[in-house]
Amino acid sequence: MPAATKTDWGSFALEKLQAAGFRRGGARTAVVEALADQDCAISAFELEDLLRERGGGVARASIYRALEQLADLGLLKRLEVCRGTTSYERVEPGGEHHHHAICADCGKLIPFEDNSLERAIDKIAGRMSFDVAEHDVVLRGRCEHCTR
Amino acid sequence: MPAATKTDWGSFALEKLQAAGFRRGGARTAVVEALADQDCAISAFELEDLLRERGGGVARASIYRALEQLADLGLLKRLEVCRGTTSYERVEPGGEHHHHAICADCGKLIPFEDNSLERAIDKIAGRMSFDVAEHDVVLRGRCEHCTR
DNA sequence: ATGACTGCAAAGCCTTTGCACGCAA
DNA sequence: TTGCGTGCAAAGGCTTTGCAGTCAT
Repeated sequence: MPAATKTDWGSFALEKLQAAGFRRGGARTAVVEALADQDCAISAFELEDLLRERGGGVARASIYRALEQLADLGLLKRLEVCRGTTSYERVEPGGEHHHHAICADCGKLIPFEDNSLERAIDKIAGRMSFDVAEHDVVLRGRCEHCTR
Repeated sequence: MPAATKTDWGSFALEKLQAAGFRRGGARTAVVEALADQDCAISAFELEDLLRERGGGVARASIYRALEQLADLGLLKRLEVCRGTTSYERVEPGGEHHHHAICADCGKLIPFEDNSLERAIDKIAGRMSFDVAEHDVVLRGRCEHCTR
């Protein structure tokens, strides 16, 4: 039931923001609500567009500030999709997560998950003298559509 | 014998550049030679510094141009280490490659390789309707030194 | 009332582009 | 000689910062 997960993230994020001492400003709340609706990573630019379409436009600076705060609290994860632009994706409270295949032609993001991949990474993390907090896996190539 | 591999990459790159119709300019050659000496990924900024120290300073634009050409020919791989800066790493002709753990505190890059990780990724690639050309795995956290 | 939040504009940072000169072929 | 390669400076694109007005608490 993905809808429930999304709602969960939104309220979870707002609670965590409040617990961290943030007030409930309109711009940040709008950013949280927009992010709660996304299925995959979104860039600051796309988010700005989305918020403008929704009516309550939010200043670019406020968007970046909110994204940074959310990322710092561990509520968002950064992901470089196109060269030079960062996209942001929800971090689910439960820890479930996916990785991405990115089409070099059209930029499409295709999410995937795989248990044996996670196990392999956990094993590596376990034997390294490095405190692994998170991991990214990105596949690059061409999507089904662009291959033809 | 890492030294041999490095030398190999340098001549391999120069040959491939020539085969692609590029002339043998001084700036690009200096970039290739500097990259041949690196043990891990390096940013354009670090490369500029390195080349300046070596005496034959190379213009920033020429560095970026060379890096782009090398990456387009598949001789370099791009890697985002710090937020907002791209680093470049040799792609070995033999296909052997490693991944990276990146310390969030000091930025240190720790390379690692793992067969079961590669196998897991190959299996995923095999069953996706996506033409996977390459993959990145990045572990983020704190290095041994910064944990203490 | 106080200080956080926001919007706007300006500044920053990395990277790319335009252009004229120099060098490889 | 031709036109690719290079350096310099300017422009670009994304992101961050400064500041003054506004709003949550």
